[in-house]
Amino acid sequence: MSKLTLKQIAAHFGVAVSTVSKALHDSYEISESLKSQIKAYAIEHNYRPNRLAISLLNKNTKTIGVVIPNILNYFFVQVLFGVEKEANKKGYSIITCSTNESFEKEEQTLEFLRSGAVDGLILSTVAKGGQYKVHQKLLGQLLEDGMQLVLFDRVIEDVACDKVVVDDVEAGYKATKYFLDTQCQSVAVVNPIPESNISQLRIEGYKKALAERDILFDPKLIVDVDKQTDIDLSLSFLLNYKTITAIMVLDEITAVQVMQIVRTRGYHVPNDIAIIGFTNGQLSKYVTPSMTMISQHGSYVGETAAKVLIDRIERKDGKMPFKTKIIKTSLLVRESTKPRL
Amino acid sequence: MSKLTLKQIAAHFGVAVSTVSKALHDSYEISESLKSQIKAYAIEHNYRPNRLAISLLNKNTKTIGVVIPNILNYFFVQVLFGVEKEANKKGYSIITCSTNESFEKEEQTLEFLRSGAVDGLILSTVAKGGQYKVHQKLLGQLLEDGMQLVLFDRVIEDVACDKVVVDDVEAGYKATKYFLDTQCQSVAVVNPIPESNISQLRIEGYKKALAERDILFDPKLIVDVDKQTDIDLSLSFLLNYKTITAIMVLDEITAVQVMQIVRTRGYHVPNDIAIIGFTNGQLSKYVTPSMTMISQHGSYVGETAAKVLIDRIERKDGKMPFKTKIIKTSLLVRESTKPRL
DNA sequence: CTTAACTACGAAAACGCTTTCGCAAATCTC
DNA sequence: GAGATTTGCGAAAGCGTTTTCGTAGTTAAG
Repeated sequence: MSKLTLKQIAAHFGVAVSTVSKALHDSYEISESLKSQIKAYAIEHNYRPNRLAISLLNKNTKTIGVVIPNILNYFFVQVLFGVEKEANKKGYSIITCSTNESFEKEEQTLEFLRSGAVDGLILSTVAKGGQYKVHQKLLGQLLEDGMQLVLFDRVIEDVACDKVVVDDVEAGYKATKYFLDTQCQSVAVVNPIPESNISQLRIEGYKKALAERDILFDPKLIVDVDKQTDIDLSLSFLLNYKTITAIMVLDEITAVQVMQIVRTRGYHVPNDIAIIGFTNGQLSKYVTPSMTMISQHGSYVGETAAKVLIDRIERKDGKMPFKTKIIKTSLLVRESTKPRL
Repeated sequence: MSKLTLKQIAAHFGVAVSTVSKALHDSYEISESLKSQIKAYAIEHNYRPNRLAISLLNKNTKTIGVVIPNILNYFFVQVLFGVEKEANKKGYSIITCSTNESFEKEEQTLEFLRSGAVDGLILSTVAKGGQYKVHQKLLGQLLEDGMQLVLFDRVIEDVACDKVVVDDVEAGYKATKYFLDTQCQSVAVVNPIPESNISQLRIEGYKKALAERDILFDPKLIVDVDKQTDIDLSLSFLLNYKTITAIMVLDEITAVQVMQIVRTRGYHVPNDIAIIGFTNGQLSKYVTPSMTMISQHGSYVGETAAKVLIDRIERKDGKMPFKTKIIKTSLLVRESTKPRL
């Protein structure tokens, strides 16, 4: 019926619990004959030690928590995939929590994970603006509790822990430079994640590329859109404002939507307007025309984060300094941009 | 540094551990003054009870395990989303494991989860053919241990537990009927998951729809493809074999690929060949032409599974009979099919 | 034959928590 | 003021393990 315990095995053989434990661990202290009997019994009745008890004893759970803002976002799923892969390789399992882009949910989740369920945490925060301070405190408490922490992608700078970030500045630079190299001089940006500091980094790269070519940065070419904003309308303003020959869109779905709108208005992609999207998911490859994307290598980000975390968990002694790993992006050139000559 | 425990608080006040525990639970046994002091101290030093200890004590972990074959498959991610949503509502957290379509990995995962880490399990198995028997035994052991189990989507019939399945027969029927109702009489099937019994159910529905119209079933119109098979080649055979006016494709990515290949060969979609895909993910909506899909409501499947599981966990006493919930699919009509008149 | 060394096992502590029970001291009852 | 009741807290058991230490009984050494 319910789970077999050492106690029950001990009772069956009329021996002490410790004897059973030792027998199952093949201890030299126990006679061969008793050992083999106990082992046989354990196998026959399918004994499994209770992990909770073991975890309580040696204060590790061999489990790591992964907290992501949105489980329906392909980038984060890729990260999850990478984390799982690496964690399993090292004998860890993962407990996944999606915060649904809600700060409150994230707070609750972190509170929950403080209670000893995991050895370490891999987190991409939804915090922004004033929420950073709240989080610095909360994460600080976690660290004080001895919890190991790795932030990734959407990180908070001032928290003293390891970090794995995507080289967003370079990504923005790379995309913009590609446009400039392919006769697209008038580059706009559509930003569906205006609150996140990530978008600021990408725009920084964008500015850098413009500056290199002595092109004046025009803030009007940056179009913020969020769930409330009508992309259609924002794009109208943009296209009427000036002749645009290229658009960099900071996520995948919005990129596809922008492309559809632009095409509906009679522009040819890429000849009239070239488009580069961010986050290489499943969409961009199969859309027509297929879309040139910045790939952030989510799976690799996940693997790296897991590696760093487990490394730190397993040698807590070594007070090694915190590191920030920067993962380079790749530009996957497809049909939504003109070819480089 | 490390986690604050009741013991430490007790030591600080020079009282017994039990006193502290009671104080924090606001027990009437403890004087108001001491209670408020202890509470204040706990809050100030950010005390959290250790969940492991509590779980060990009352033999539940408030955690459920979700085992899915592939975390990069949108359907399963939707299920995960649904499970998380429902589980969180009821105060449970989830531990996710992806088996990567590997039977060995699934066995390992189940072994792992047997060890008391979770109260219940939501599982979609990768087992097929002879592996069913192995699994019946393994799952049987889990059930004997008192683990609550809900199978979903890819279920094993003979296991005595709750199940949540998609009405795949009706889905196949519905899709096929739509074709027949819109002047597409020659319907082929492309099956990227030939080993799974799910595809057989869908094909059963397909046959049923044909039979209703007295159309003879032709096995040659069922094209199995797997990772090894070249879809391009298989499609050539099919298109040369007979004039095809409609194709039902049993997953999303393959559906999109089939559509691209068909269009490349000069067929117009939907006028020459109409296409319906399975599993409504992100792709189908944005592809050109947008694709008509069977939606399996993954999120709802997940919610239902979680509901059923938690229900059973929380009243173990009631030996209520096992149920199989059947989730209906929807046909989302888009541009890859002709309109129904 | 005495002492030392093994052999084979049991007892108990520990992990952190909850809960039951017991028991003083203080308060109340008549 | 004696007995009854209440108040406030501590001791201990228990959840399932592992591990350290102790100790019988047996064997080996001198």
